[in-house]
Amino acid sequence: MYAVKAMPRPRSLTPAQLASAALAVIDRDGLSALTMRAVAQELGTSPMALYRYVADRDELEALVVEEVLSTVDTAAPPDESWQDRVGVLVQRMRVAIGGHPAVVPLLPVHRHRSPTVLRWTETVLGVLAEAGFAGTRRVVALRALLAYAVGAIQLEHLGPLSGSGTDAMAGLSPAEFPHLSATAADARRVRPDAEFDGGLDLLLRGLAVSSD
Amino acid sequence: MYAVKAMPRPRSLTPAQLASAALAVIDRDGLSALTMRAVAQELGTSPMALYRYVADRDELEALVVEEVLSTVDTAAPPDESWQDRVGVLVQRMRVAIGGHPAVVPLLPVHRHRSPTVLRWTETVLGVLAEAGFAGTRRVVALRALLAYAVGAIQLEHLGPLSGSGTDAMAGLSPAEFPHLSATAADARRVRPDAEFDGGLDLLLRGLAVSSD
DNA sequence: ACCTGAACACCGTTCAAGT
DNA sequence: ACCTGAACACCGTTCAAGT
Repeated sequence: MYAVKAMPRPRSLTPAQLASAALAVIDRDGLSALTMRAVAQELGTSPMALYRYVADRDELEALVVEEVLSTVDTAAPPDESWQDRVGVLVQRMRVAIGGHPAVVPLLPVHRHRSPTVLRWTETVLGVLAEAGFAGTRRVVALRALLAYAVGAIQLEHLGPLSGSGTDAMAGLSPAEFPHLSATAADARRVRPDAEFDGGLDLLLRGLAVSSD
Repeated sequence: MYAVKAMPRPRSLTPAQLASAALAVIDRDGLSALTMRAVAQELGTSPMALYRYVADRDELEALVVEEVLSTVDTAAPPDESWQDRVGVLVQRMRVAIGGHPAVVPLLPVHRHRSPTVLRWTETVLGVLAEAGFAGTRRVVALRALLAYAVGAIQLEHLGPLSGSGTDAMAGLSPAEFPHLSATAADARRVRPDAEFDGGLDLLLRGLAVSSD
């Protein structure tokens, strides 16, 4: 028999546990409650134990982002038109994020590191390619879709919800802001889903026209 | 003569000085360097002196955001088509923010409290109204433009610049991500301005089609 | 090898005191 | 009235020590 190597003490946690504990903290107490100490407490260990699994707080945040995004189905949907297929892909992303609104501010920062985002982007590009988009036009189309998705999701979740937004809108003097105060009334009647769909539809129409 | 009231000690600072000192800190050392202590040092006072002018750090951030946005000309531009006029208004916003990329993460959070954003929105709505948009269609058009602007500006400034983004894209296996690796090469040749303009143009085309 | 506890260098903010 | 300095309750992270 060969000499038995010193048995490494088994890890007591997995990155997946880290991610879901951190997400639980955020969902329950908000993004500002996400601290190394809070996540450690959630897992019943000491704060420093986390550093066996992540290099720093930044990496913990990236883990949370991927935890949320990993639920997105990145397979190409079966719909007939390419507009519908792109629309479904964007909607899947929106729905996944909508379940955890408090993580929204983390998304722009950590989007790059997410394997799910890479696969999602690959699928979107495939649909666009089939639809005849190539070269610069495809780059512009992709970035426009991403920009709209990122922006619309943020507007939806860091928007009027924060409270002071709607208040400021409601207290506008119709004399100084005629269009704005008129639109504020209309805006209250538009459901977030319809707003998101409507904007996405505008962009998809623009893409369709540009491909003529 | 009446009894002379106790002369209030004159304030040594103005909110404008606070705002520009805070912006100077951010521009020089980045957003993470924005602390009450750093701004106080920039102004040559004690940290607690700032609390005479702002209630808390949040209000300081709002001041910085407005400092950046206040340079935006919110008057309706003279261009002929409504598409061009909306386009110019969005571009003005982008240019103002582009001068201070480090404040980008603050914008979604404090956008609501900015008087400049209110005036800008009023102007955009006016152009849309002239173009025949009303009711729900106008709400959707405005929110779509805002979403695109917010998202595209963030993608531009927290995008590949952060480093790890382009690295991740460059190291993709063409086998697993054929479209993505092909597009990554194309993407490097598209200038940020052209990308932003192109996406905005897609949205404006969509708006034009929807108004038929 | 993995985990812990104390400690360091920061934060924002409260409070009592100075002029 | 306005400003200051010390102090409090937090952070993320380093380090030396335990098992």
